[in-house]
Amino acid sequence: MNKRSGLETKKCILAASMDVFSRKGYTASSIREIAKAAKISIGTVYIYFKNKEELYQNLIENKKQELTEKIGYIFLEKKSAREALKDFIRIHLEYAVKHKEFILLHIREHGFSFGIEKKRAFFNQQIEIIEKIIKKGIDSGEFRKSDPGNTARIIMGTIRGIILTIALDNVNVRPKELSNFILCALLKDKQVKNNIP
Amino acid sequence: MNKRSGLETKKCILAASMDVFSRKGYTASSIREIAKAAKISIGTVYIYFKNKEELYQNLIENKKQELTEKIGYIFLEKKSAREALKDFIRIHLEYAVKHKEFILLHIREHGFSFGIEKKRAFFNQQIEIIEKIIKKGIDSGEFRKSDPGNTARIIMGTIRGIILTIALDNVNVRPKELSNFILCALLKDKQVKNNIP
Amino acid sequence: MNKRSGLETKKCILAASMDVFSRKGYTASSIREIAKAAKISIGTVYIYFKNKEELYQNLIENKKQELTEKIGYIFLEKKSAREALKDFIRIHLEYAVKHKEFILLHIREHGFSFGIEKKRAFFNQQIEIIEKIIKKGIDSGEFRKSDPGNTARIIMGTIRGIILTIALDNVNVRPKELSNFILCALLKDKQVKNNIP
Amino acid sequence: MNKRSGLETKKCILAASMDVFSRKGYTASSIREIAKAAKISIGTVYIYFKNKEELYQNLIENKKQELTEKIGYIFLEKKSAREALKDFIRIHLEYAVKHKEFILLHIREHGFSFGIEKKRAFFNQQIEIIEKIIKKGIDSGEFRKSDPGNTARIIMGTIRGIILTIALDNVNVRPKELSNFILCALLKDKQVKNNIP
DNA sequence: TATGAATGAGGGTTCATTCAT
DNA sequence: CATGAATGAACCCTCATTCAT
Repeated sequence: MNKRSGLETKKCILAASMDVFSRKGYTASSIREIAKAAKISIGTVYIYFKNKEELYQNLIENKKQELTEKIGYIFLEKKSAREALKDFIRIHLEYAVKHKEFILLHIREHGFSFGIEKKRAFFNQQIEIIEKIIKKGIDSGEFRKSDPGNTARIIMGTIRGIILTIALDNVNVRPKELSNFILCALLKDKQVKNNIP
Repeated sequence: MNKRSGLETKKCILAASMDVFSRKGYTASSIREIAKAAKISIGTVYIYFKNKEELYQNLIENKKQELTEKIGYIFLEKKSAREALKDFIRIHLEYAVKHKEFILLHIREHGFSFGIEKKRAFFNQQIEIIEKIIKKGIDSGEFRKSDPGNTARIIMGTIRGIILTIALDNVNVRPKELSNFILCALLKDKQVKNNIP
Repeated sequence: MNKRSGLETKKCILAASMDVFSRKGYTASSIREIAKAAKISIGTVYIYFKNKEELYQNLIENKKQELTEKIGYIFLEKKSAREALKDFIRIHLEYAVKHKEFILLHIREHGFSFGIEKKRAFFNQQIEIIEKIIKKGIDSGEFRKSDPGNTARIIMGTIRGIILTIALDNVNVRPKELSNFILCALLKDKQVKNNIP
Repeated sequence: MNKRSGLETKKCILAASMDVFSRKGYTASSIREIAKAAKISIGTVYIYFKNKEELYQNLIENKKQELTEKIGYIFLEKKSAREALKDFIRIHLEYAVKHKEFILLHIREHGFSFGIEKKRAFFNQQIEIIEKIIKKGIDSGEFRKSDPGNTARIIMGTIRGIILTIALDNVNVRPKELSNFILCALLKDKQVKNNIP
């Protein structure tokens, strides 16, 4: 019966459950296993979280906020659309590399009964950010004309796919490579650095 | 207790399990539910499949073959790289629309203990096909110069992401839109039809 | 895995659960123990009963019907109120002796969240039967005048109390003794056989 | 963390546990809930009571003493058997109305593994008191001749049943009604006030 | 081939109890 | 005295799997 502060134990549970959940998925993870990974007893988990679902939700919410904040801060002051898009892509990819576990969990349990609406909302919000960047680029003459909504959805899809590749297959894709590819498709003049290394 | 031929019953189980598995994922699906959906008894499932895992594997294998065959047939005789790529994208997207269920299942259980190697192999094989197309395009002067391996991985990632979007969020992305976007990034001269509707 | 008919197993579970429930009460009884007493596995219990509560309810319902039927049949054709009351008391007491277990269970879990309304209804129905008998007795001049409702409630209470005594303390009270006592209180002329043995 | 005297806290726990126990029964009541009702922490309960069982026993003992004392005081100096019996009935019924909770608890957990002997002893002691009253009544010529042991048991059973009715069904039975009924059965001459209101 | 009764390990969750603070 | 974090056994229930019919 190690006496620790409540907060410490809670963090410990969250870390352990992130590990277990993302390896096995929600249903296949057991509270028993999470408790073991956190080196506490089963009962203790239930002191900090009402039940399995709440533990899971808590986990998701925590991580999502982290990313949302990062994205939010950086954009408004950017000068060119091109630079903004580059940053957007970089942040998402860096986050994915850093939080492979979470990404896996997030994708895997998308479509899971609870919390799906929130997930979709997050995704749509990201698309809107891209849309704004594209509009700005078209207005400033940097980008070719195109339907910003459609294009934004395709770009977000692309980012999602690359993140999936990173998380699932442990392949490293550098942000610059992806930026170059996408900018190739967007820029009026092909003044991108050639993406041959 | 409808008398059917063995094959019929087996197909019936496979169809039912596709339905249940893709709605709930592997772990959360129960043999009881699958049997009910197939309108047979639990015991009968075990006549045709050794256990739950084998049933699942069988399902995956079935569907994967379908796609592989479609992709395989069409390529070799294509003329331009541009057309080949368009077809490749179209076939994947059409397949995704038609088999949302399977896609979901596939992604969800990626990383699931068994069968992961096969999944990765399939994916890499698709990347190789794209790589060949890109090389051909560069050689023929259609495409800009780039590292074919990297670019192929990015394109496959993009396709994967769009498929994910289609399957998860029920959004419709037309193959032509995606082709245009990708070709924009690849073609030497921006001679793509503008992707504004 | 003894193969029996479903009905047999169900009866076996009901018998075992009657035993366990009435010894320990609802909450303190565990499905494990009931299964053990019935010499079957835990899972089997859940084939026949949706859950613990349903098993309990089923038990109660079964036994109550038995008694209700016995009481119902015998009354209408009776001649004197005195004989009717004697029979009523005898049937209740005989039933109590035979089903001590059930009586215990019934009383113990009275006030338990579920099923209370049904229990009260049964009880009130019994009171009404006594009331009718008393009215008949007063009309025919057998019984002294009194408020039939009040008296019926007291008599039913008395029966209940004696049954409780039988069930809880394993004391034998012969129906004739109780009848004599009650008739003493009801009859106009003290023409009861003296209740000294 | 209100500072109170130890005694105060103990009383508070007893009151809370009476409330909870009699609503839910022994097994279904949790220390957590009792602590909450007493507005103290779980640990504190264990300062005053060794464990759940001891808390329960303590409660029972407390209440039983109250009643025993009341019964004890009043009897010896009574004049007629008739008055004595009336008082006995009145005191029991008044006590029942006042302590429905306790009655419920007492009945419900009768047969519970521990404490049953004490309960039976109390009951038998009450029967003995009635027996003495009846003997006195027969000797003095007030009561008809009967077997005092049997009759006492029946009367005690009757009282118990009425108390049960009061506690379980929230029905009000006035002591006088019950006294009248019982005296009707006992008195030589039917010189009881007619129990029609 | 098809059934469905039977099994028991393992899931989520609760709860009496302990003890360092 | 009082707290509340920690424990783990035991609860109800589900499920993959087996097998006599």
